[in-house]
Amino acid sequence: MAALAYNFLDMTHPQIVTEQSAAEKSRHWLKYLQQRGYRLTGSRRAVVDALAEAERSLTAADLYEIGRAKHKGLGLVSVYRTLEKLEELGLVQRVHGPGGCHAYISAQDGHNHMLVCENCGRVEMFEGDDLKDFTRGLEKQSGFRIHEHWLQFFGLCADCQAA
Amino acid sequence: MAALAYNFLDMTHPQIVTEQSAAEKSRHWLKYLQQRGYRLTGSRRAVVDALAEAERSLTAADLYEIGRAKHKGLGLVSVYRTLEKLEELGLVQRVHGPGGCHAYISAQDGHNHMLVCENCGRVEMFEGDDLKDFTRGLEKQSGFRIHEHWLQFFGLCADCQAA
DNA sequence: CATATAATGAAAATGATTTTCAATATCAAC
DNA sequence: GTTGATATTGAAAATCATTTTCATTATATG
Repeated sequence: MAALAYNFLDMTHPQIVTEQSAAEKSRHWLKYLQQRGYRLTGSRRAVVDALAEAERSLTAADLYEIGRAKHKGLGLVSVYRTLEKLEELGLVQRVHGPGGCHAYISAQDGHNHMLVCENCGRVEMFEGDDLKDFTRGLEKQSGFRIHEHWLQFFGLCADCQAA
Repeated sequence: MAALAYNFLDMTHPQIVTEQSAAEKSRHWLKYLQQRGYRLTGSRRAVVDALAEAERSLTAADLYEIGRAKHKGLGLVSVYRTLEKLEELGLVQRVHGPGGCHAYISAQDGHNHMLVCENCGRVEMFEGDDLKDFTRGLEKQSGFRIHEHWLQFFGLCADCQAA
């Protein structure tokens, strides 16, 4: 999962945002979990590591499989419980798409839009908040109070086009 | 469900798109189903009518309940089967959101973005395709071939803010 | 109106997720 | 270090949305 920055009105000068390494990410997440009063266990570490290392979005079943290689006794229930906590802390986010809504990916700081490969689950993240004015206009027209928005693009990544 | 039109770069002159009446919509959908070789039955009519009349997005369970008032013997299975066909014909679309991905709403012609009330499920549809250039730029940067995008806003409609 | 077959509802099956529960592991206090 | 309160565990059962199976019924066409 790479991360790019875009300017909504100017696509000519994109900025690549460098990301934490998987090891840094994992360490940070575990520390954060502990700070919140959660205990660090083998099961939790296995799931956190699997997610931090992931280059693509993963389902609970994917994480169960990958996590079991790291911690033999891992149960699927612990995968769900860890995902729940990581999501609550804003460290991972669910990836919704036409092909399903059961995958998770590590969240970038701030608000992110996603470009999702429908074949392999690879996710590119984009930062930006250029929809603010648009959102305000929409609120005025509709009478809604808007809390959140999703801007997502779906397609095939370069690798999956080639394959 | 109302429908508005917007211009991505100019939110000052929105255009309200008038929608079909529920009766027109239902008649049109049933005719379309029949043209495609599907038979018209009481169960099918009940589900189609319920969806055509809906002011908000509905789940299969909602449709089962509403449909049963119209056709006593309606089974939940027929709700799913009818949704499947309507979706295949592009007459209804699934509404995905932070609160779940199990609701359906009648689709407008063409490509639509949605503004969804997280409390009551009310959906406002917006037309527009001003993301074309943006999409092209994104493809160039990422190497992806983009097939589809979602632009969705979530919040509370005027009624639910008041309540 | 006969008839081929699409569509039906009920029940069972499936797949993802959650709950329950007794056993175990973590971490803070000693 | 040992202890002890309790957070966390995995397994099994429960739940929820959805799909499949199947014998029966209804539709539309000839």
